[in-house]
Order: sequence, then structure tokens, then C-alpha cells
Amino acid sequence: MKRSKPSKPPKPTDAELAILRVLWQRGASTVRDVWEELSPHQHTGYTTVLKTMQIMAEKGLLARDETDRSHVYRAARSEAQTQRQVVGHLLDRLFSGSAPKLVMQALAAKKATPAELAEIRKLLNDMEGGRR
Amino acid sequence: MKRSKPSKPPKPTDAELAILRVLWQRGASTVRDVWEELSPHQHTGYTTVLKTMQIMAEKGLLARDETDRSHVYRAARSEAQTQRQVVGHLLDRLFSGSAPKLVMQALAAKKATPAELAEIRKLLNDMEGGRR
DNA sequence: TGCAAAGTACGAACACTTTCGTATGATTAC
DNA sequence: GTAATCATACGAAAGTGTTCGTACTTTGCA
Repeated sequence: MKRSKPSKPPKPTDAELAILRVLWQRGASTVRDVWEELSPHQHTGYTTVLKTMQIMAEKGLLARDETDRSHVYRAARSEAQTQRQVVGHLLDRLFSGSAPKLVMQALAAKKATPAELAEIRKLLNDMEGGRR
Repeated sequence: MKRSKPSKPPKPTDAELAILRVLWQRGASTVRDVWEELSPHQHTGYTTVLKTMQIMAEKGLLARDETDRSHVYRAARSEAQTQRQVVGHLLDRLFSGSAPKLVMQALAAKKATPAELAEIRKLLNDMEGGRR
């Protein structure tokens, strides 16, 4: 017997991530909403998005409201929760658990603006302040 | 016709990452070396590791030296290069390109030690110093 | 010499992801 | 009321990743 809502949703795939991004941005949406948002950028058919979202609901990645004829889906976990999960996964597998190494590569991969650097600096201050 | 060595190696999968980690740590190694390192942690057979490494060589993820009977493999790209590639990929797909957001989740996913925080702070100083 | 050990190559099975065509039912427009 | 539209559900195909059994070759050694 398969449980309908696993307590630990799996790591989303890339295609699933594209759908999640739309849902985080728009909030609860129908398949059509998501498809219209996605289709300009990728060439996927409507039923492809539908099927993927159905599977994501089975996996526990999405929750759906079947009240209306057009079912309304929402992300089961917040963007921040998902980010933390994926980053944690990556940290273990590619950075030997070293957050600073990841931070370094993040900054190397994409130059941060001065404003962003200030933001990170502030974050560090807060963390050190809390400890000290 | 398939090119034997694509100039852009694809993003490594999780299983491939496990092998790469051994190669980065040990340097050029035989399949047996890698398998012996891996087998205590995972329950994969010798030929599984062999096959995976062969495929990785085809993909351009590994380079191999066939001089000796036991072929010697090495990672085609450095650990830092791979980290940057994967982080860049993640940045685009899950963080809308915002490095600070990724940094925040990295620090949230795993508490950094004071020494690590200092390290990051130093990195920031260097970046700002260079720009200013 | 001949046998065991160690190595590579190969093919196949299985699982998972992604894609889409088609069936079917509900709603809307005329 | 009937036809077109729009929705879900379902099944299947294609691609990829992972695993391992088996065959074949080379080497070392009693």
C-alpha cells in the first residue's frame, strides 16, 4: 500500500522546479494558469503540465483542491523550505558539508551586486551577534 | 555520429558525484580503488562502479589512461569547477539568480562554525575591497 | 602448462522522468 | 438540445540513470 501523502516529499526534479516556481510566484493556481505561464518559455503541451502536476500531487510536492471543476494546486512546501532541502542535499554531496565552500562558489558563480554583498554582510553580523 | 568528448560535460548525477568525490580526494585511481572506497558506504557491486565510470568517461566527466591493464581514471574537471557549475545551475532554477538568497539558505541548512563565519566574512572583505 | 584471479566489455533489466495522444465527462454558447 | 470547448484521467512511448550477470581477455604462479 502506498501512502497518499508521504511526510517527506522527495527532491523536486528540474521540470518540477519550473512548476513550483510558478506556484510560488502566483500562489494557488490551476493547471491552465501554470501552463500559460510556462509555455512561452518551454514548448511543453498542456497535458504534459497536467500530468506532471498530478504526479507531483501524488508525491506530496503539491496539494490540490478539487472543489471546482478546474482543480487548484498549491505548493506543499514553501520556497524557503525547498531551497533549504535542496541546498542541504547539495552541501552533503558536493561540499562535504562545508557551508563556506558553497558560499564561495555561489559568489564565484554569479557576481553579487554591492547591495547584495551588503545584505550578506548584514546576515553575517546578525548570526555572529546572536552567538556572541 | 556521437562526439567522444563533448566540450561541455553534463551536470553529474548523484551516483556520479559519489565517484567524483573519491577521485578528487584520492587523485587518479583505478575502478577497484574507487570501489573499495565506496563499497563500505553503499552496497554497489564492482561492475556497477565500473560501468558507471565507463559511461562517465564517454560523457567527458572522466578521463582515462589505458596504458596499464587496470585503467586509471581521473576527474576531467576540478572539484571547484564542478561546484561552480552545479551551483550556477541551482542558482538559476531555484534562486532566481540571487546569490544572497542561496547564501542565506546555505547558512540556514547547516550552522557554520565561528571559524567558518570568519572565513566568509574575509571573503566578503576581499570582494568589496577589490571593487572599492 | 594450465588454472585461478583480476580486469574490461557488453547487454539487459528495472526504475524514474518527461512527453503526449486519446478517452471521457462537464460546462458553455447558441 | 446540441455542438464546441474545456477539464481530468489514463496509458504508453521515449529517454536517462542505475544495477548487475555474464562473457571474454590478460596476468601470475604452482
